[in-house]
Amino acid sequence: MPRISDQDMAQTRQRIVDAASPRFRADGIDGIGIAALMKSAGMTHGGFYNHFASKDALAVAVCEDAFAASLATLARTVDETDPDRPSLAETLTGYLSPEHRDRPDGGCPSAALVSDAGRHGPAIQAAYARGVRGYIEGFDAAQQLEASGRGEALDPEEARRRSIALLSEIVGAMVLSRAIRLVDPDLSDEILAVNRRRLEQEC
Amino acid sequence: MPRISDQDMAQTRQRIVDAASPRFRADGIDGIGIAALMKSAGMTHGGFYNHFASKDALAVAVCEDAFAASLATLARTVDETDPDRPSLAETLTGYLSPEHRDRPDGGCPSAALVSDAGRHGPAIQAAYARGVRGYIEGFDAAQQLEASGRGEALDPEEARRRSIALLSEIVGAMVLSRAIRLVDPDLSDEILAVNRRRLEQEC
DNA sequence: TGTACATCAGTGAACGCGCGTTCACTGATGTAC
DNA sequence: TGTACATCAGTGAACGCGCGTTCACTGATGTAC
Repeated sequence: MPRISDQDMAQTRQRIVDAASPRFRADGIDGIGIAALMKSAGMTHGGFYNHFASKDALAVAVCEDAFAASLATLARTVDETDPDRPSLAETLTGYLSPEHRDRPDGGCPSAALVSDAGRHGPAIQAAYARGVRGYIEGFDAAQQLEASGRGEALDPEEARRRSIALLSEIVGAMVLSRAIRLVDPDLSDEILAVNRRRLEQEC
Repeated sequence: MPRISDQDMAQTRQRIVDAASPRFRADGIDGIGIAALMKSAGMTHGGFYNHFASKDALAVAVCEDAFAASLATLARTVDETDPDRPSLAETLTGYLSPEHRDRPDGGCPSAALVSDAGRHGPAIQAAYARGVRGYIEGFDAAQQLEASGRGEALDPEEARRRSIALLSEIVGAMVLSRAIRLVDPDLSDEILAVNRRRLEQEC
């Protein structure tokens, strides 16, 4: 097990991140302990500190990793080489699906970690903020591409305002629908449906 | 201290709720323990169980209490006896103020407890869901009153859709702006400002 | 009115438990000769 | 090529701590006579 190459070290580190990422998103950063996390990564807890200085440092890595994956999906809307590239509206209505609501562990970290970011230290909050800025830039880029595809000019400030409003709306709809899904599934569905409808009409 | 009237019992219970309510909203239900809570209510921790069956039961009481206060403020928008009654737009832009963002302990439980509701038991989630339905009904009532004030008819289904979208937007904007306020205060302010502007144009 | 007693809200020690983190140890591997 | 040694990722017991909850106890108060 010891005296291992940099590559193997990086792989083990990634295994820990991969184990933590869904659990942090589903149950919160405080929702699972190091010991349980390391066990689900196939190790004992002591080795954790060979890879991370603290649980907070892991949370930062998870945040970055989860946002990177999420932003890669968003980047498909501006992939001009892809003839089947989804529209921004399609991406956002997919975001507001019951499937996404029911799987926070694999879903958008903006929604899953929004309260954790506010309640944890500045390192976690900074990683979260980078992700949020990435989302806004992604929405900006998608809007600009679609506007130019229609031969229209889009004011960058107006695009940015729309990006921020869109993000607020989808994150709010997602966290609200998740918050009540077990006790009021009808309203939970309705929150998603109303906001999907709104996006389809607006985008 | 003992052999106390029902009224005194109710007062003590309320003192516990009053101590817990801001702490739960600021730091989450798991963010403060029974001992610290009881100490800040001026008692020792053992007496807690004379008033609540469990910490979850307290969380339900806090949720109901905080939503009741919040909905009472919202009800001012439909108080026809008040000549200075605020418009729905005024109430919502007040909601999206930096002051409200910076004081989650005294603010809207929809935003402050949204992740806690999803991650705790059904009793808490049910109390939260009742609060959310209260908000939607309050927005409905305010929209109907303002429409009739303009001599317009408002389709109840359309009003409900707007209420749900408004709630999603203000909750999303608030939790996002809170999540990043310490590390990116400019973007945090901008998120609030963009959504305020949007509400002013729409309402 | 005065006295004996029952009540029970509040006290504070104690319960078992899981947390994040530390650390002496292990043993497979890379390196030096 | 073979051998001795250094390295260090991973192990697992242990650290102090705070958690939610329990419980024997206390003493001020209401009630019965």
